Amino acid sequence: MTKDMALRVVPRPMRKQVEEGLRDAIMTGRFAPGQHLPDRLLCELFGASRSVVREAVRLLEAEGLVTTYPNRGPFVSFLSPAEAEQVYEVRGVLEALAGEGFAQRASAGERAELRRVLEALAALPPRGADQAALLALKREFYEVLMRGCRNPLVARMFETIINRNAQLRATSLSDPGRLSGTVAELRRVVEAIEARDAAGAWQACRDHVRSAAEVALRILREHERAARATG
Amino acid sequence: MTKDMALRVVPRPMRKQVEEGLRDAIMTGRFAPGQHLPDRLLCELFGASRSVVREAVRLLEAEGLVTTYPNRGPFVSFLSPAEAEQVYEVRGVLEALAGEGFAQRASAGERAELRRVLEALAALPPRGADQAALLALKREFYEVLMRGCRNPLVARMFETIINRNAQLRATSLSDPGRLSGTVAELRRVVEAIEARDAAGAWQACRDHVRSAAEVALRILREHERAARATG
DNA sequence: CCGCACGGTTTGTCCGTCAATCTTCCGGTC
DNA sequence: GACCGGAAGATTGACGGACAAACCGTGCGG
Repeated sequence: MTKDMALRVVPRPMRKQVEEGLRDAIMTGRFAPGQHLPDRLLCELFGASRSVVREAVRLLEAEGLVTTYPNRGPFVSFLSPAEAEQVYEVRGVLEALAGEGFAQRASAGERAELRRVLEALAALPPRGADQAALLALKREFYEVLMRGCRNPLVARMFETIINRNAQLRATSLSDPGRLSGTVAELRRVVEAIEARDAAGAWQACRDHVRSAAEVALRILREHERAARATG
Repeated sequence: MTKDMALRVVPRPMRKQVEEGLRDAIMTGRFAPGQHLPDRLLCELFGASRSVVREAVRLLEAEGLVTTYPNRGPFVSFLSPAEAEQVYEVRGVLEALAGEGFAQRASAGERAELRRVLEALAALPPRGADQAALLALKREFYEVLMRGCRNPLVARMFETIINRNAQLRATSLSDPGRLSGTVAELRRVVEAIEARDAAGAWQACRDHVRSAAEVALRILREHERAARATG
């Protein structure tokens, strides 16, 4: 039992803190895409030494959030519409795989939990819902789904994939009227799962990602056009 | 013009060399799963400083080839049968996605190239074929497939996934008589692609991975049982 | 207006240091 | 002889300085 205590007392090495801080800063947009991330800046920002910062950057690079150009250093990755489309394609199959696995392998308790989160989502006010609450619930939904599919590798890859388009997700969620569509799509997922219909769950998940992608890409392309017109 | 020379003479930073060397050493089995990788060892082995080695290890950690335990350092990841199964599940959907995309988007030249590699595979002697040649051809097949599917993200994720089970692949390829099955499965992939049948290519890819997984997992479980009985 | 040299900045790499922690082994105790 | 505990050695995690090479912006000169 002291072991548990100790694990909590020294929960995370400095490196992890920098990793998480940097990841968070990029995903929330505090560091804009294309922005240069010199060592010095990160050292001061996190109060860490260069070695630690560089190791953290290397990890984020492997996750795709950061791109390093030789002799120029690390930059926040820029997500072009084409790349965003690729992200959604991959996310679609990963999510479908998770849905399929969940339908086959999740426990009755986990199925009930998924239903509970879905109903919480459905209970949100149709428009102008609290963005933070909505995001938290969607996160929870996926958390349950990924836990119940009994495939930690899928869960891990899904997490890194979703980090890459966290910014896009925010914009697609902000689309008024999107919530009801989301809930309807996820309801189909949950119903297929409760019917233990693996193929149905697969299809429902893929359809959900497809329509999320459509909304996000439409908005992204509009922004792109606006930016080009202004610039 | 000297610039071009210089760019080729010093193409890659030391860090990349260590990354690749370490990745290669793990994938070819020169570093066995479960083996401890102390900094000092890697420093001597690659003639690099600790900072460089640690950055490289961090990247391999993100790829899943290395696992770091707190205060114990990096170890070569061990792939349990359950984890191997997960790897194959993910590989299946990634490969299927690539096959689907290839059928839809590859150029005529790329389709011809895929056919060419397939016929080279089919021309190998049915048994006792040169392992190295076989592996090279399979690599080339996937290289063409991933290039032609027009989704670099899938290509990248597929590469890291396949690195994780490189050892297993060697064992599954060594199975006598497996080659003819492999060729037959890949032929179905190529034929679906040439017919521009995206759904068929998807299914053919997934089937191929499924049977590769069956062979590999059967062998892996036998090894596992033998190891337990001996140990 | 173009090109070129210059200086500041940043990267890529190496090295030494140091506390905290883990492993091992040794010796004492029951 | 088995077991417990602590000292010794090794390793990690983290810090900071150092330095050559590469890059960038600036300003000078043609």
